[in-house]
Amino acid sequence: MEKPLATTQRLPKYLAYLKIRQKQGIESISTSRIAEDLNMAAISVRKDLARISNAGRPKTGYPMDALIADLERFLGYGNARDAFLVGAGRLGQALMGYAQFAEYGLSILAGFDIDPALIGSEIDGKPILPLEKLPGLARRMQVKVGILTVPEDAAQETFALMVESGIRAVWNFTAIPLSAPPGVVLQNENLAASFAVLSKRLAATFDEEGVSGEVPCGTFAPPNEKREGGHQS
Amino acid sequence: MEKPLATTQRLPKYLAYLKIRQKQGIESISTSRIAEDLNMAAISVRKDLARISNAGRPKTGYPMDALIADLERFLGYGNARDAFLVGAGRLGQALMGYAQFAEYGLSILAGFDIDPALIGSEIDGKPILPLEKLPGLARRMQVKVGILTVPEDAAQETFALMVESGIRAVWNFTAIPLSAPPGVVLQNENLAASFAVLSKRLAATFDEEGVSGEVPCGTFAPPNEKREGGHQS
DNA sequence: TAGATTGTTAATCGATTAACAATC
DNA sequence: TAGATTGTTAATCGATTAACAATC
Repeated sequence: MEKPLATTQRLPKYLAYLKIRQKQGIESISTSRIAEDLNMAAISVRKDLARISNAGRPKTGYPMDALIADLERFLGYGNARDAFLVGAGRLGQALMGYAQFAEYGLSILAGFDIDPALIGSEIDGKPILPLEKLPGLARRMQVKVGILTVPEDAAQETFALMVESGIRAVWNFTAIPLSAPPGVVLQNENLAASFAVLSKRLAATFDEEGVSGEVPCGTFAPPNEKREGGHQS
Repeated sequence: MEKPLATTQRLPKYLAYLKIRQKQGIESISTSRIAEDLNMAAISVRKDLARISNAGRPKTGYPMDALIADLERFLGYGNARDAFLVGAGRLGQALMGYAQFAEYGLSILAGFDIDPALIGSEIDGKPILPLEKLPGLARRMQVKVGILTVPEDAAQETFALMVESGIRAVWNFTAIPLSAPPGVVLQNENLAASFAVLSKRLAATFDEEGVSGEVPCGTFAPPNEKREGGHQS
């Protein structure tokens, strides 16, 4: 009786879109309009929203404010989530300064690092602290969300430290596939892997168009035509 | 007859994992081992790999090198993809300096921006150039992949410029839901939205544990219990 | 009332899992 | 040969789409 995961992934999209519309002063909106603008199937939007809100009214659609409120409540915003970031390198600093997060109820309170050159500095008013202060502060401030942006070789042990410190949800930006102990929510955000998907999609587009011209034939990889027919007994 | 999208999203994970194993000197590996380490269903890994490689051998599993080669070929690596990045702010700079990409065959050749303070500087040896040079360079160098990391209000027009410049695949890091014209591959990477999913999963964990103690009750949002039972005629 | 739009139940579709035969 | 592991076909499961009744 758990809700479909796929839906949960679409909801933030609706929310981002609705906030833009709200700024434009629009006060109510129909699922068909959302679907059109977001380039999605109307029935899909209708079902998703029916699931998390009952503010919809025939003929007029959803009141903007109520829909946004329901969406945020369902997604667990409102009680803004405080997070600690570990690994204040370039990516870490970029995330600490990412204004967008505030709109979604995420607030990075501080960054942690072991580099003395970074410790003591601030990003957007948020301090970078020595890593050894993480356990104490996380417990004292009841911070449950952690963002992991350390170098690969430190990923595993840093993750362990975060879990020991009472952090219950980790957003992992390293390429290391960590596995979460029971009770800990882990989300891997492998940017390089995401790019791979894009790359694959672009290649597929060329294939469809028959622009296959020069095949991406590697150096040695054999033709490798799977089940190329032949005859079988 | 298109392959399942879900599979494509798992493949980069295997690749990342296998490369780590390869560095450790492991020369062959079984699907059950991969599944165990990655905490996935064994049958699922078996089917995914069967789809893209025929190097598997009963009893011994897959030779490491062949499997990695097949994986990379399928994902369209090898012919490394050159990309331009537009919007060299904090996030843009972090991506330009993200070493991980190289391992996956992505190379960001240059960044573009309109800020005179940024133009002329370098990140990891990659120049930041004035935006007006994008169209000419993209065409001349045949760059087909673009990364969009501009502020929200510039997203739409910058996207249009990239498409006009001949870019065929755009990795969109802005929260603006762009829609792609035919022939252009668009991948939205809304970091704030990704966080939302994590946040939701953490909340769900608390629910399961019955630690609901203090409900995440916002300021005003009404109870809004959908189909709370009642009786129906 | 008439019409548009929601909410829900049923049908389709696709992906995951299971079972098993093939084979090194 | 015996045993482990692959590759493939069939069964299950879940999500998406379609159809339609409810209702403002």
